[in-house]
Amino acid sequence: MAFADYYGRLFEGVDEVIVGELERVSVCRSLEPHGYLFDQYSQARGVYVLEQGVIMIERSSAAGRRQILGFSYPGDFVGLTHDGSFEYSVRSLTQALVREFPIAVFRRLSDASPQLKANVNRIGGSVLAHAIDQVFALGQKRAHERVCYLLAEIRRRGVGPDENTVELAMTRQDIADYLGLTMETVSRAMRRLSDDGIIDMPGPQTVNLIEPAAVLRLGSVKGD
Amino acid sequence: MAFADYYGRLFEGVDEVIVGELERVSVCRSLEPHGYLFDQYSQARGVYVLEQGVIMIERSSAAGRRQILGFSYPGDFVGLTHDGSFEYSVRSLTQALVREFPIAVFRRLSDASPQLKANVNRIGGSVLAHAIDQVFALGQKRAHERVCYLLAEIRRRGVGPDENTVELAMTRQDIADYLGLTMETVSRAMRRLSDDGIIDMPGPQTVNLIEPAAVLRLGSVKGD
DNA sequence: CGCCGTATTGAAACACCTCAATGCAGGTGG
DNA sequence: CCACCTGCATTGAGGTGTTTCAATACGGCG
Repeated sequence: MAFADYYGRLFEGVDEVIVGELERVSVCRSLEPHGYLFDQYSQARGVYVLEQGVIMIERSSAAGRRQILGFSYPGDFVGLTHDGSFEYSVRSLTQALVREFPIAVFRRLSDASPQLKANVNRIGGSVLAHAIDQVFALGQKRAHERVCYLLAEIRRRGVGPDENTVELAMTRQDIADYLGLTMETVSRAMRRLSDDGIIDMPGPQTVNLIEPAAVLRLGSVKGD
Repeated sequence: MAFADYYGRLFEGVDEVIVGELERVSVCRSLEPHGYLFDQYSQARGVYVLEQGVIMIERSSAAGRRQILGFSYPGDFVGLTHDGSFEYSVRSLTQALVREFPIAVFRRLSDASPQLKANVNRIGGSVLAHAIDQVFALGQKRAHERVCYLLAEIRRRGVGPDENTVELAMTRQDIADYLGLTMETVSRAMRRLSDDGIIDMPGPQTVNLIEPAAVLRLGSVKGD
């Protein structure tokens, strides 16, 4: 069943009746590049699963500074919120398609399905794990190491033709706002990695990992 | 009932029978200053509630770099883990007392008590919110702003004799490892805030917020 | 008193940022 | 089809904030 396949992480092991009902009440929304799925001041209307495209989760401050919290790829669940209001915005990098599940129905069904609730919690746990990784990267790593952290992360997501080719859907500015740098520093850091023979860049959006082990080592945010 | 009072955030609204059983199987552990409650390579044996003292959550890398992820005060729940193994260590700053709940019993009872499970999820949500705040602070803020972020955070916790007096249980090095700075930079940033008349430091561990509004503004990691 | 860990302060080095110029590719209009 | 514009990426030069290394001060405790 294509639907459940697609939303495997969210619907894994969930009763088909529940999944069917969610499918029925869901709507598909299309997003233009740079369009908002929702913003950080709004109340949660639904939860979402990304079907196509790449989106980013970001938080902006009154001072106009922007921190990107993560990038999401097809199959990812977004819109996790605890108090019902988002503390971040979600915008699309590319043309994108998302499936929206009304929050009330989703809550009701996840109360009815322990498995669905467990899946949501599992996803919440991985979101937290990711945030902690990012804290470590921003707190302890130099520019070129942070770039490797991002490259390793995207590689792990398995987008791109093979496991050592990374396609960057985002601009240098987006990368900079994710890693707490400026886009010039990101550009120079990538140049440096390229000069060192660790990566190769046939174009600005494509990175070949020549020495994947070095990328993983430089980007590592774990204890071992 | 003192027990439930103390663990209000975790046991709020939870059936007394459940709370009683948890109390019965719990053990109290004492921690020396700088002692480990558990480390990032261990399997989760239990979940914990801090009774006395101040502890820190930290992650260390193979390269010997340390990132502090947060500080916890009495009443805080720690040991949240998702896959059963910790990705961080918890150490005590001061002499401390924690109550340990064996993980198996805790899991069984939280399966039995939707309210307890909801409380754990709520705490998990606030942990995530905190991590996101820290990402923003590390990615977008200068040294003196990051210090204000920490001061505002501790102030909000309400430790200290009055709301504008902040007692720092941690050393400058701990603060530095929390904010992604060096201890010298922390020291200079605090000096600058003091020179600007925003704070006053009668001693290294005590900070009076002369202009709390300025501290909050400089340390703000939210959109408004 | 003298030791030791912590905190502060200073000077110099360095990483990153800022500002500015150039290059490059895609899209539009002449 | 080419000229031109526009947005993004790169590169350079100079400035700034943070780090590094080193010296000094402070405070608790033997």
